[in-house]
Amino acid sequence: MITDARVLQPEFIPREVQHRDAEVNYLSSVLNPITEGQRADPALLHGPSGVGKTCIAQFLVEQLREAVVDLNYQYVNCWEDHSRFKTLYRLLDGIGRTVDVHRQSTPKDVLLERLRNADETPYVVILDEVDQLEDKSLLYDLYRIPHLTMILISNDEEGLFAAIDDRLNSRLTDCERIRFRSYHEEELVAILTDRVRWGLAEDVIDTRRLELVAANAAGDARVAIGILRRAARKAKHESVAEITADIIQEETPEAKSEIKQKTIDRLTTDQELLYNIISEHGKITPQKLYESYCATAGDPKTKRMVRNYLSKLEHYNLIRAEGNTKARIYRTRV
DNA sequence: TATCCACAGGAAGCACTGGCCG
DNA sequence: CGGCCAGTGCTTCCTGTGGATA
Repeated sequence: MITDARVLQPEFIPREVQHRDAEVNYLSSVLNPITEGQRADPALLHGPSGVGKTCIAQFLVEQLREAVVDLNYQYVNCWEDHSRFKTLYRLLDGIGRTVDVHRQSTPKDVLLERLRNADETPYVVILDEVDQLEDKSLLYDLYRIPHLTMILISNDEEGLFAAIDDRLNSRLTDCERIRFRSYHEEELVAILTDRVRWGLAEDVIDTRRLELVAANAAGDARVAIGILRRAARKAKHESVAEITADIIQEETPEAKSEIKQKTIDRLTTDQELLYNIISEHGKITPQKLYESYCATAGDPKTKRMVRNYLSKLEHYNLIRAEGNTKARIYRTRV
């Protein structure tokens, strides 16, 4: 049934990046100066999740690395490295310059200096989930490093630019913004067809069923691939010769919650607790939520900190916050 | 309409942690 | 070892906002 499990993993970068020709070509042309040893303008990829932003950025950087001999590259996920220090540290790590970075010998922004003075080798940097970066002025500082090219990735463009001050905003006007829309159903089918060809035995699933998978995924390729993977495993496990519509329907909610779970796994204990309270209630007022949180948490944090947690949850589409002031209600995302 | 107050989110500063150095 | 110091998570203090109430 499954001949190559790798192609069913969401991280797999397909040889042909399908149905993103316009975006691929555009980003490719933005990055083109690098092939001549020049820096490229920063690029901002934005759009909903599961539409290939990270995938395509990595795909194109890989291509660059094949074409350009002398090219440094680093991928940073700003959810994980959200402080200025950690992001800078990761960037130095990418060019092997962290060995002698010690706390005491690093007064303010020695890290940045070091990055600036590293060498002239072009350095391409992907900053994923850049909206999670606390100190956005780091982007301004990075922009001023001559040999460094930034590829920024964000779910929502508005939120990002609201957080960036004018100084940086004016710089980023020559930033190339590339919007990624959701996949159409036919596009998802085409993507799935490729994965099926590479990864599954023949006649396991027909186009009509793939259309069902695509419809259930609602434009999100990660969900589509997740459904396919789970369905294939299930069919294999039950020794059924093909993936039926029933299996697909059964595995759709499973695949969706699997992806949601991946986000939840990245939360801290307190954040997860808050998320669970909101899920249980469906919708809840800030007051009730905080009471309930204090009753359950071993070491409850202050309201202010809880608000920080909640905005993080909201940002990650796990919850929704309605209303701005007194009448605010938190509810789960459907 | 005026007043009240729950709430959001910025700013500053505090406490803790863990390397480093004399 | 003890003092020092940067990074980080957190609290404290604060201002502005808008729905609720008299």
